[in-house]
Amino acid sequence: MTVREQPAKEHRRTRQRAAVDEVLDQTEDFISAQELHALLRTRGAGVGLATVYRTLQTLADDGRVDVLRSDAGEAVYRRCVREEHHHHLVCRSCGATVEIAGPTVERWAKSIADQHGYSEVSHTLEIFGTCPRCAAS
Amino acid sequence: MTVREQPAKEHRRTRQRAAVDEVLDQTEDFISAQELHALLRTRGAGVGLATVYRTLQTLADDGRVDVLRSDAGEAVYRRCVREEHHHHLVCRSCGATVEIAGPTVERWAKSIADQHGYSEVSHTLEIFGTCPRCAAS
DNA sequence: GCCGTTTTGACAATGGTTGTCAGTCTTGAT
DNA sequence: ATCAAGACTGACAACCATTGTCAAAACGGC
Repeated sequence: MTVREQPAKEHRRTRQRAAVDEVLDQTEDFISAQELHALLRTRGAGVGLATVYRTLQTLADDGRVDVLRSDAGEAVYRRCVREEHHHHLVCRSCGATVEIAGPTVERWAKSIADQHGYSEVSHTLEIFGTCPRCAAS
Repeated sequence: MTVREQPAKEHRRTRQRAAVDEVLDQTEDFISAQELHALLRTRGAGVGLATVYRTLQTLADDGRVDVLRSDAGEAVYRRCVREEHHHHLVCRSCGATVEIAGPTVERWAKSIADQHGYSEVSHTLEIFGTCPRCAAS
């Protein structure tokens, strides 16, 4: 999770964006642009791949979705539930995600940066593990 | 930074690996495989691109270099100074890096994971900011 | 020096992501 | 409702980092 600022700009409402939005609403975990595209295709709501990418990018720029990189370096997206800055606890196996608010870490990161004279600080933090369900099987 | 464990296996010493090693020794900041390859080429020590990738991957597997993803999703590598798990404070502008050891965060991450029943926990954490030098200019 | 293995390198192939550009749709104004 | 301006879309090409392939070369132990 990278801290972001920026207000949000206006965008036109289109069938494609609505479709992407809907999928995001119905999806608990992180999803890649490719997966989202494939999903839309199976649902019959055909949306161009390029459009999916553009839409997700726009949403990310506006801070309406979280973006993070999978271990494979693929970008994955997810509707941002909390408005404030937060982090994720992600299951390595099934992808189940828990959003985490970490005042502790925020402060820690800030103080570390201050110590070294770094300004305009942001940070990324993700925790990976095996969730209870996957651990059981 | 992802937590890693694993012992290290033996590998053969070759001219190419020595060359990659040398560059890593002389490089303070993170460098991508492509950059490293180009650098070797200009130095005359030609090493195949595929070899550079394989070498870096091996080093990473053995825990001898740190790997992280740039915002662009490109993998960047750096000789690992500390042996234990640590994080980085990276200058957004010039790439200058400070290695950070964070017992605080380690504990915090562990406890959060425990709370949600997640096991085999690892985590990634990078702090980005503008370093004093870049902020001055 | 010899031999089984590992490693290399040139190149093809993969795959996610972005660029292009003509055609389409949304919006605010009339 | 109608219209013009320009934002948005889609099909496809282009990019580019990374990985796969496989014959040739290098390494290390004997």
